[in-house]
Amino acid sequence: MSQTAGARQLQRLKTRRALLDAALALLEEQSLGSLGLREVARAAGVAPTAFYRHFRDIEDLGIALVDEALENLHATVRSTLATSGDAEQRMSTAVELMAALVRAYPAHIRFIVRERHGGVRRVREAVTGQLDAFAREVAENLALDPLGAGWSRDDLLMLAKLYVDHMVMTASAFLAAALEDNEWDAVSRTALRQLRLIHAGRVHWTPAGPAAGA
Amino acid sequence: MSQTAGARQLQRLKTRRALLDAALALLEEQSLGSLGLREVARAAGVAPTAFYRHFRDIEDLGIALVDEALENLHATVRSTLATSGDAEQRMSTAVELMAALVRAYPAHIRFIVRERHGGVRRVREAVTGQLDAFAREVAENLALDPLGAGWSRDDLLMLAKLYVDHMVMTASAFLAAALEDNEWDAVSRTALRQLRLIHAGRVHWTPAGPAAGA
DNA sequence: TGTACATCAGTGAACGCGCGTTCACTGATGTAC
DNA sequence: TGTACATCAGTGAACGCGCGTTCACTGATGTAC
Repeated sequence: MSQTAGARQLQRLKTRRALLDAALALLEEQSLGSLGLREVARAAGVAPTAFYRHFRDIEDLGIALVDEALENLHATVRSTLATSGDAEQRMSTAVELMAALVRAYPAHIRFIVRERHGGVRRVREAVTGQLDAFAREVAENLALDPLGAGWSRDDLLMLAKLYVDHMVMTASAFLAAALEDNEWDAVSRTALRQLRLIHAGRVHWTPAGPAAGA
Repeated sequence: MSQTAGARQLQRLKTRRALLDAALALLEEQSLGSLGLREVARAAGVAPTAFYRHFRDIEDLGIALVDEALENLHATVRSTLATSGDAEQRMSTAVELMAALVRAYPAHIRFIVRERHGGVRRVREAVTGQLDAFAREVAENLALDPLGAGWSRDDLLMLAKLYVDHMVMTASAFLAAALEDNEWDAVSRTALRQLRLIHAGRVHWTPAGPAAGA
């Protein structure tokens, strides 16, 4: 069992990558549910039957794409949470990191945004499951902040979900923005002001109602 | 040119409705892009060729569904905006109206949430265009509120978009909630507290930055 | 009211096509000695 | 280093199937007189 490359292993990975990249390109203008196995193989430059050496079916390839895409997204979430500085700086950095992510991996991000509510159950559940995990991670982080003192677990999670949804909506807005710097900047500014408004709400939040947890 | 029913016209409308309803049922577990014309006709109980008497193709049927679904959604938005009372009452009513809408038309709402980011361009653009119009309508309403005094057009639209996105995410959460009252109530409470937090931010908003409009 | 003709929503057969999947295969890479 | 055998990623032919679309049709409904 060699850990090193090996020409066969190398070729195998190359074909796998070609299939994933071909799928990502095709998914720019359609959803996973309407993607065809032969279509992907053709775009990747391999025989249809080669597909089966790597994935059971299109749904299986979709799961692989979710894993890839959410690895990237998770790295951005972690960077955002790890940012130091005052609130204004951290919010500004958050929007910049998201913009950079969308510029670096537009196809992956589009895939996540689309399949989050898409028609392929297993893939949809994989996406929403990961986003829920992100929300819990954000909630834990909010609990450590002085601003989070006195907040119930439920309220922290409520706020975290708002942040995660806002992140996804911002990613979608960046994708929709034409490549012109004008539109792109407008999306950045709107996202940042929305974060500021949510932050203002957080600062002035009164944990009024009874905690809903058990 | 008779305005009254007529047996022929009546039968025609009945078949059209059967096609739309069959499509909505099938779209519970797939997206528009993977929906087949024969599949819809079969589920509606008519010959495949009958489809062409009503729609050019599946995309055309999709546009018709967008019109139907957004008519319902628009009615809910208008009711919400027209609600009187203090902020707390209005937010509570907003969540209740959305819950009622999802209960009344789950398939239409699922269709909108899914195809908002879906793979069929014309349908996606029809949905996002209508949601943008809702945001402008909400922004105009916010401008009339005393709380909106001194806000720039851009800031009002920024807040309105936050409300519209939150509305769609809440609708999606209601759809995902099992039919048990427990989960359904949890969604209601989270949505309401998120609205409260946004409202708190709105009350304490300082129109700091320079207006971005022309 | 009755008759003769026009309209048109829905039918059913037929078409060519691309799909997903199977199978036996090829030939380069890897391994044992 | 050289040889003989094993592995396995990718191939290409073949299959049955459901698809979207066309066409000439049927027969109930509508209209003119």
